[in-house]
Amino acid sequence: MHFLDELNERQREAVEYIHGPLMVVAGAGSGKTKVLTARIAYLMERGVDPFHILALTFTNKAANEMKARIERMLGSTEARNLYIGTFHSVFARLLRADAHRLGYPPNFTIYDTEDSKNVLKKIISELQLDDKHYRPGMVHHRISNAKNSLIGWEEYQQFPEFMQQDAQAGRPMIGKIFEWYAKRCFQNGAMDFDDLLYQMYVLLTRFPDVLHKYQHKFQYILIDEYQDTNPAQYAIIKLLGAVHENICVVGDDAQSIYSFRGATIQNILQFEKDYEDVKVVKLEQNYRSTRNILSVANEVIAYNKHQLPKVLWTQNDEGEKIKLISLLSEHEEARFVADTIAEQKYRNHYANKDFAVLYRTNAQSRSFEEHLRRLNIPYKIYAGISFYQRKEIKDFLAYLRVIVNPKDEESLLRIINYPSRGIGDQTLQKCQLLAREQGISVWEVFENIRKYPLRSAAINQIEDFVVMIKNLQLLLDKENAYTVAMEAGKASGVVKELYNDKSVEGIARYENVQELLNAIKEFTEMPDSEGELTDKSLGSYLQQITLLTDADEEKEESDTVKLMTIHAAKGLEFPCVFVVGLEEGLFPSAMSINTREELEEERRLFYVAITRAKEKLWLTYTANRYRYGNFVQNDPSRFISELPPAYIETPYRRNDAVPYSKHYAQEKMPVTSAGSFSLPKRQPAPAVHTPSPDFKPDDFRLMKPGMKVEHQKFGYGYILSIDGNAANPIATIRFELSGEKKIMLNYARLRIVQDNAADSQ
DNA sequence: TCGGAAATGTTTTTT
DNA sequence: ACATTTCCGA
Repeated sequence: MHFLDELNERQREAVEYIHGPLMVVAGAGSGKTKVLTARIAYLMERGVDPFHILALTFTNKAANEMKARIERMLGSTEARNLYIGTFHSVFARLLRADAHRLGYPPNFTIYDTEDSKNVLKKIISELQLDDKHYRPGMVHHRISNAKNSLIGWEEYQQFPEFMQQDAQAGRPMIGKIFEWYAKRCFQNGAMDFDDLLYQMYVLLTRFPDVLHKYQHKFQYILIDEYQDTNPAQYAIIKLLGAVHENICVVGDDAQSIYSFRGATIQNILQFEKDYEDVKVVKLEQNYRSTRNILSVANEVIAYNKHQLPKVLWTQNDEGEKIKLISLLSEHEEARFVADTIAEQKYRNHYANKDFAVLYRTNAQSRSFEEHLRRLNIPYKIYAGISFYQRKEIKDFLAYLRVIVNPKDEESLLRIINYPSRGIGDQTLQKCQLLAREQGISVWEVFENIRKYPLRSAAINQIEDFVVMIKNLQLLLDKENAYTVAMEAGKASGVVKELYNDKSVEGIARYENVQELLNAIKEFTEMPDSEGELTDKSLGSYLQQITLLTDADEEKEESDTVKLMTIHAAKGLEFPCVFVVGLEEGLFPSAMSINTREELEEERRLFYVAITRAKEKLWLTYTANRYRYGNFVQNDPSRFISELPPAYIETPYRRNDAVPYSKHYAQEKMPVTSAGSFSLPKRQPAPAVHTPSPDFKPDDFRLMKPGMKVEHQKFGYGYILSIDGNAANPIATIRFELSGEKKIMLNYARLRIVQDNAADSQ
């Protein structure tokens, strides 16, 4: 069957309209990827050379999947020649070709967020500013936002609005830090994530011939997830597409969830006004979810004010109602989720991989891990930390970065004393000072280290180091990335150092580095694309991997329950979904309830979470939760009151529903809230003891054996003894109502009733 | 210079 | 609760 025959009318319209600007408003589950791939395949079938097609996606994973799908559709390897990837990776590749025109080396290093923050931290201290007041993360965010709006440091200092804002916030030096940061990165031959966009824009605007080259190369431009693009990306697309105007953007304003990264929903809301004769196609038929799930999603998102008008509908079954579950603690929540998964697997023959647990913050994963492990349910966490961000990997990569670009001071200082060579902080401080005084790089100081008055032991070590790096650099031209990397591992002593560490973590680190080496080997053995030889050099490799994220590394899909943030779940779908932690302050996040815009984005996030579910959806929230290591009480999320009652049920937990947890038997109290749906109230504590009206917990450090205390649940009791260490004292308390209990004092909330402690004075 | 212990901050989301 | 940073003594 031809791929066009698999499309509905709207989808087909979006595929076949290939000339002029097109906006496809693709609701959740409306077959967006299908349309994008079919469109590209269609273009190629009509004779458009893949070398002339540029497709920009949000993740590398999406790009690779699309490429593979197109190959299958066309039954050819032509798709290999498409320019397809994330904004960042495509622009990195383009910048590499012309970096010299901006004064950067072709092998420029790409700094990830951690690298950037380290550079900023150093600059803040060099400027003798207080890093508590100028927090590197905060400064980075501000600089990042500026660059994503195409504001360089000069403009930043010129525009009074920025400087005034900073001055009002009591941070007048951010402009200065920005300047130093930009200059330092340039000296280091490094671009950060934002530079890949910003410098691309500079390149295109400053060099008309470069602009001309790409305007004619990219005759057809497609952009996925357009709702999450930022002003810099917008401006670049506008430039690149100016000649042919064959721009197709695909997105869903209801799923715009990346404004914290500088994305602006305005790009998609305004697209119709940006070009003349914009064709708009709306994909409103949902193929993913049950009617109940979709109804809830539609009603929730209707609370947002600014939207492109559309209504999702489906021919799917009504499905089950959405379950809303109230629980006492995050512990209970995790147990409920694990138990329910076990039950659903048993009753309805679901596989592990049919389930996803979605949460607002990565920190929430822990309790689910514990309970899934307890029931022997295999799971996989998709956490923020990517393989390439692990310390041992970054250390090793720093060697490779220095070989390729010795000006990269960040990487150089990272490895100069790893493995330990007796080159300490004092020496390195002096070297940096020397470099700054003479306006040269630290590497150049190292190259002539004998000229400077330093400890002779350190001088010898640095000299050896320089010789080693230079020898490795000689390999660059003759050998591929893998060979260079292997030699670097040997010569530096890093591999030996890791091999000698026989601790559990040490072995894991060694294995990780071996895995890295394998990945590099794989890279060098990848087939070339037809028209051009792919660059197999180490420099080319390094520029790719910094842009890889966790989601991109997924090998074949394993049969595991998936745990991830809602952001990470964007674009995915699962038969059964748990959206957990629906509590005020957590979801919506306390950070995002100050403006309507922020709150609407949180609501879109909720919408994204709901629409991941195909068949069954559970929403959970708890009354108590750990935060910062102490219990806090939470109100149910305001989003819960926005749920349409007709599609929701709030079941009791029945005894026969969860025979899988060995802990269940101990549980006597019903853990879910009762009966018909209404705005959920906080769980009443089990009615063992009614706390006194003026109950207020006292500082646990005041507690001594012999005192009479009150506990909110257990009632009155006497402290018999206190053991454990000072940081985590454990008291044995005899309660009048519930007998002896061991209580961890720094978590428990206890009120001192009577201070007749035996040994107090 | 280096290692371990104490103190401190951190949690919103990520290319 | 955790990780990271800072402090301190050898």
